[in-house]
Amino acid sequence: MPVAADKAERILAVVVDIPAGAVASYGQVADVAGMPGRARLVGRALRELPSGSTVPWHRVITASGALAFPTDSPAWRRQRDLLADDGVVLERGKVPLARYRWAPSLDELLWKPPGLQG
DNA sequence: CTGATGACTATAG
DNA sequence: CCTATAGCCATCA
Repeated sequence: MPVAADKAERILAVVVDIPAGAVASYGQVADVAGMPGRARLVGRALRELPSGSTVPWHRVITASGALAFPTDSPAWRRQRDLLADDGVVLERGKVPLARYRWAPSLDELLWKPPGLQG
């Protein structure tokens, strides 16, 4: 059984907002999606993405800046390549968060919830 | 209900 | 940098 549809929908909605050239941690995505503490749920939702998806899953990494896959594994290389396409380059195996960490604007944060009228 | 699992995270040594 | 520990919580057997 996959991640509940409504939760996956909110998680992916946040991931789609991450612009090229920026990265966000699983925990940060969970936070913005209104599910603090659900970092693992974010990983699960991304794992269930179909191969043809346009969701920029590669812009989501761990809090330390490392990719969530084993170093040099096929998945790890693919993510690194996709990041390179975005202009994000790894240094010593990790993404320099100081430079690429996503900083969503207040507007972006409020634009999300369709039901929660400020 | 109980126990295991995992694209996580924070803290300590 | 590394390992160990302890939280975390939806999902699954």
